[in-house]
This record gives sequence, C-alpha cells and structure tokens, in this order.
Amino acid sequence: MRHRGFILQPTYRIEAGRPVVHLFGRLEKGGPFLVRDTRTVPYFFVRAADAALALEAGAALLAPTDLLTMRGEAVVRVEVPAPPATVPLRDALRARGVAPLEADVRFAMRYLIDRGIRGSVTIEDKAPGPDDAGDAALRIFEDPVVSPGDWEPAPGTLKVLSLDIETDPAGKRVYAAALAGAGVEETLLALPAAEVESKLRGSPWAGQAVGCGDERGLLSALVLRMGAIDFDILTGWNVIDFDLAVLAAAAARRGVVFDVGRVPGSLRVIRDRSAWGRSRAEIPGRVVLDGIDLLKGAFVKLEDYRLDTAAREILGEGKVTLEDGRGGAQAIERAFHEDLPRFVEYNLRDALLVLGILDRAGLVDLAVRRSLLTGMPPDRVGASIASFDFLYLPELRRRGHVAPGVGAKPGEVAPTLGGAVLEPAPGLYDNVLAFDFKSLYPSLIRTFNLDPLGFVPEPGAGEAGDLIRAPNGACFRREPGILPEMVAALFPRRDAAKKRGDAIGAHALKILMNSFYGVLATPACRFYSAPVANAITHFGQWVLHWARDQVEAWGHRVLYGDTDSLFVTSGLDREPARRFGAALCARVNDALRAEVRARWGVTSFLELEFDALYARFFLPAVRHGGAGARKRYAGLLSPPPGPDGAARDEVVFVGMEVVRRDWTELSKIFQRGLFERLFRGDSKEAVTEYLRGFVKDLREGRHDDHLVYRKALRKELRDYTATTPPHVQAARKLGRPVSGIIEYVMTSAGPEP
DNA sequence: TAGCTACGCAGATCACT
DNA sequence: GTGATCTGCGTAG
Repeated sequence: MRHRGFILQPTYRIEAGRPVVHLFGRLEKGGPFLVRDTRTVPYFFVRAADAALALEAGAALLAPTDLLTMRGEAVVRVEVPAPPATVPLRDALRARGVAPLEADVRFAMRYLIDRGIRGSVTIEDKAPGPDDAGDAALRIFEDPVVSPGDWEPAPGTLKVLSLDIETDPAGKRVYAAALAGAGVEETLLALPAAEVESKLRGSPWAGQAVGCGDERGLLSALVLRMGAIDFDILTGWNVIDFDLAVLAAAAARRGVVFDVGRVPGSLRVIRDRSAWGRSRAEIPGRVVLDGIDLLKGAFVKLEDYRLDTAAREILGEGKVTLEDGRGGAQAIERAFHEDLPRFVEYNLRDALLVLGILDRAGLVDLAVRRSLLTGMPPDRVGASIASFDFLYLPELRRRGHVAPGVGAKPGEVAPTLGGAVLEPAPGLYDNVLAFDFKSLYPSLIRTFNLDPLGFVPEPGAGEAGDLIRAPNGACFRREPGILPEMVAALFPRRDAAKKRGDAIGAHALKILMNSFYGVLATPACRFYSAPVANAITHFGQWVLHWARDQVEAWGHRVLYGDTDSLFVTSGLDREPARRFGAALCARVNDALRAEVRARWGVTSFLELEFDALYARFFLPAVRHGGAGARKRYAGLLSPPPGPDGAARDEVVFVGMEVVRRDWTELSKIFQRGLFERLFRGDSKEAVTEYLRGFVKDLREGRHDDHLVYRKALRKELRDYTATTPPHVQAARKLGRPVSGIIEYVMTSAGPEP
C-alpha cells in the first residue's frame, strides 16, 4: 500500500538505547500518520588522517568511505549508537584538534536530508492494510519504505486550531480557554456548569460555552477536548509565550498532565525571550505556529504586533471592546465576574481573529510552501541556515563531498562588503526612471558560478587562467556549481508561480533565494566563507557602478542608486519617458551581456528591469549640510495608463519619516500633506498656507492625539548605561518592568510615558 | 534550534574652550 | 557654550 503525506514533525525517541525516527504528518487521504524507523544510526565524519586520533577520543566505529572534504581530503565515517552520544565524542575530538564534519546535523534532519525528503513524503507499507480515507485515528507505519513525495497539500488541507485563554490580571489563574477551527468553536470556563448556563441563558453564546467547575476542571476538560480534536497546527497570538506557558504552569500546579498530542507525551514549552531566539512549543505529532511569528516571518510590517492592530490592518475588524473601549486585564477580570456573555464573546473572538488573519494573509499556506521547498518543518521555515543545509548537503554528498562542522577558525572571519550606495544629487525632478536588477545576488551567483564548493582558495600556477576571478580576487571553477544550479532551478519556478497567479509560492521562492547570500556571510553557517560572500557583493558593486557609468556615458544623468537600483532623469514628457525607460533598460542589458562575456567568458543572467516612472521625484539633502541623503526619497509614481487611460498617481516615500515607526503621527500627516502639494504642483502660496494652517491646528490642540512617539527598548532597561535616550527616560518614569515598544510624549518636563 | 551591510537621524555625552 | 563623537533605533536593499 502506497501513501503520500506531508511531514509536520520530524523527531526521534530512544527505545532500548537505540534511536527510532518518528515522522508525524498528515496523509493525502486524510488521516494523521506516524512513520517509525528503527533502521538508522547517527553518524558523522572525520578526516581519514585523523582516524587514529578519533579512536583515541573514543570513536568506536570507523568506516571507510570514498567521500572527500570540500578541500579534497579523504574522510572516514564515525557511527554512534544514539544522537546524545555525539556530543561528548564531538567535544573529545575537538579537544584533540580534530574537526568533526557534519556532526552538528540533527538526527531527524539527517534522516530526511539523506533521503532527499522535503516536506512531502511517500510511504510504502509492507502490510496491505485497509484504506484509511478520512480516518482521524493515527495510522502508524513500522519501518516502511520512505522516499521523497510529490504531494503538495492544497491550501486549507491542514487542520488549524486556534487557542486563546483568559486569566486573572496576574496571568496566573486560568478563567477560560477558547478553541476555534478544525470544526470547533467553543469556550471552556472555570465556572460551575449551572452558573454558566444561567448567566448565558438567552445569549448567542449559550451553546458554545461549557462550565467546567473550576480551574482544575477547565484544564482537565481542555486536555480531553484538545486530545480528541484532529488538528495539525495549534495557533494563537503569542500563544507559546503566554497561553501555553500559562497552561503548562497551571497544569503543573493543579496536577494535570497537559497531554494533547497524537501519541502520549506532555506539552513542552521551551522559552527563549532573548533578542535572537524564539520560544518553541512541542506537542507530539502536531505543530505550534505562533500568529505573530508567522506574520513577521512573512515580512508583514505593522506599527506594532498586538492582535488588535494586526486584525484591524488585515481583516478590518478589531477585538471585542470591554467597558467603553477600555481594555486591559482589569476589564477582563470584571467581565468574567459581571458580564459573562461579553467575556465569552471576547474570548472566542480573539481565537477567531487569529484564524482569520492567518487565512486572509495565507500565512499557514506560506509556511507549508516554504516547508515543501526546503524540507524544514513548518515551525522552522524561518531558519535560513538550516534550510541551506537541507538544500545543499544532499547535492554536496552526491558530488562526493562532506561539509565541515559549524564554526569558522578565527583567521577565516573577515568583514563582508555590502551593497554599493551611489551619491545622491539632491533636488526635485520630473519624469525620473527607476530601474532595478531583478534578484541581483542570486543572478550574480548564477552568472559567475559563485559556489562554496567551486571556490578555489589558492589557485595553482597553471590553474588561475581557467578560473572565474571575482573583483575581490576570489576564484571559482567553471564547472557548474551546486548553488548556481540551485538558483538556476528556482528562478523558473518563481516565474512560473508568478505567471499562474500563485503569489504565495512566488513569495516563498523569493524569501529562499534572498537568504542564500546572507547565510554565506555568517560564521554561524557551516558554509560561511568571507571570500565567497565578498565575491557576491563585490560583483554586485561592480555591476551597479558599471551600469551607472554606462548610462552616464550615453549622456543620461544618474541621480541615485542603492545596491541594485538606478534612478535616471529622462528629460522627456511622461509617455515618451516611459518608452525611453524600456529602451534604455534593454540597451543596458545588451551591453552588460557583452561586457560580462568579454571579461569573464560567461553568460550573463543579470537582468535590469524598468521598475517605475516617477512623474515627480525628490531627493532630500541630509538634515545638516548640503549633501544628498542616501536611502531616502519621495516620488509621485506614475503607473502605466490602463485600458481606460485612468491611472492613479501615488506618492511613494522611502526611508523618510512617513515610513518610520519612531516618528509621531503628526510628522507623518504633515509630511504627506506637504509632498502631496509639492508633487501636485500647488503654488508656493498654497503650500505656505497649508503650513500656517497646520501649525494653527497644532497650537489649537487639534493634533493632540498625534503627538505620541513610539520606540522599542531593544535591551533590558538597566542595560542602558552609556546614554539615556528619551524612550528610556520615559520607560524609567513608569517605575515598573517594561519591554517592547514604549509610547511617550515630549513635555516641558522631558519625555513622559 | 543565530541570513547580511549601509545609512540617517536625534539626543546624550564628551572634549575642549 | 559649541562642535565632535557615541549610542540607539529603524530603515533600504
């Protein structure tokens, strides 16, 4: 019997001292599954030259291989009985100066990587069991044949359950837990059933609320209920750091085992509130995806990431208001005791809003698509380095090499050059053409065959002539590299996704391709290489500078450019300028192709695009001094005329106060108002009049709601020792522990929260 | 269970008078 | 008192 499925949670357990791989997921035909595989042991490599030292360090099993390091040294394979045994052995090896190779690839990930499985899996069961269509019971496969699959779960296939709890103001006692999704919409309450019934009688929520007696009853009922629901993904807003953390603590206090997985095993909350890390939660057989993380992971930018803000922005509706709009813990407390229908509505709405946001923004689908692309489980698709391993290691092995471990030697760490930023010519212009190189870094990787394996650290005397030499001096072989081939395969997939209107798929591919450069530039990645990362950015700088020089040599004025973009005056009216933009773009691409062929003997995949025409374009000067300010501009975007000829102009701001979270609403209203008038050609008098009126309104108090600054505390309050910026002053005036975004106003007594 | 660099700006603080 | 420099944040790409 052959099944296709999608993996939600790759993990392992130790049984009788031996590791057993566990792959949990959902089958195409409907039910959840668990693959158990007892046939694999953990392994890694050391150089063959280090074999004697490895034995000395305690390595018991060494097997010869015909694999090589990336520098071409022979390696032997080291096997260990179980994953935890890797750690002391690794340390003992390092203590003897032996570098363990690929010893930091996690066991369950190794299993998938070695089989080329990325999210989708095919399972061949030896026993011709009964069909399992739609069965909610867990189907367990013991040592089946496991291979890569080609099933992509359609949007909505995975079952998402949203959880939201309400607590006392201290966040300790659990009052209620709402569940929504996966065919469920209900609230469990820490109140006697009779009380719930009487207080909700006649309200729309009467049928959706269950009184569980007290907190302990609520916890027990919640565990039973969640355990019985067939869901793949648990979500909520800050669900890991709040709801699950509180539930885990309350369950421990009340002697309830919070066991809601697909096999026995308690909820595990692994908290990490540090700047870098993310908290995680583990439920056997399921995935926990926090709504906030999903939103940030999709690069959705919001003023702040409260549920109410996100819901208003994405769904156009906010949370239920308690007590004339005044929310807060006290209002929840009072509603719980005095207005149960409203309390239940509030609780349920929060759970439903999260589902709505994920659905509308396609966030679960995006996570699934990213998982299918890289092989990372859905709760780790944001991990760029691990994703790179997933894609690169199989091909590296196929070519007969093993990768190093993580950790560059001190001498190998060097700074990486960034993108080129051209000197802006400040001023106001008409009909400016904006160009950008499409996916610049990936197309450089492809064009110049930039690859960690293809990199030649020290070219031999006769060899250098045959290599591609980057502007930073790094040399690369001409045989197609792994990374260039990866990029070459991904580009057409992205174009195809765009063509068929699959915005989420195209987005997933874009995120992935953009991450490739970044991982090569961080020592946290095993493929870190300053010369390779610098080859990419130096080529990037060369391309931008070359394009600028070429356009100027043709007699046009380049006003500005940043990394992959160029802004050029057209000197023409609107529609002629548009036609000229397309022509100039093609001319640059042709000339660049010829230049790249002549200099490096390769085919250019670089592609300058005519991105936009700005009817009006403004480059500001820096605040103090006359030079142009980089990374800031405003323009009146002039979209191509549509079929009806009526295109809508739009004022675009980049880098300026309007787009910055740490400026007041006042500054944004004013800046918008000013530029609207400037760009639409208002007279100097009209602009002056606007300015006067604005100041008058401000003085007369009509902007009192627009004077609030917002700025994040990016470290602990006590850690601001060098200086005390305004938001820190305001935060300290609060006199209580604070974190995150501080809202403050400037007064004659200084910043006030 | 860690993608990157380049840049502008405000305000605090330092260095010097 | 004044200009230079540092700190901290948020942004562009």
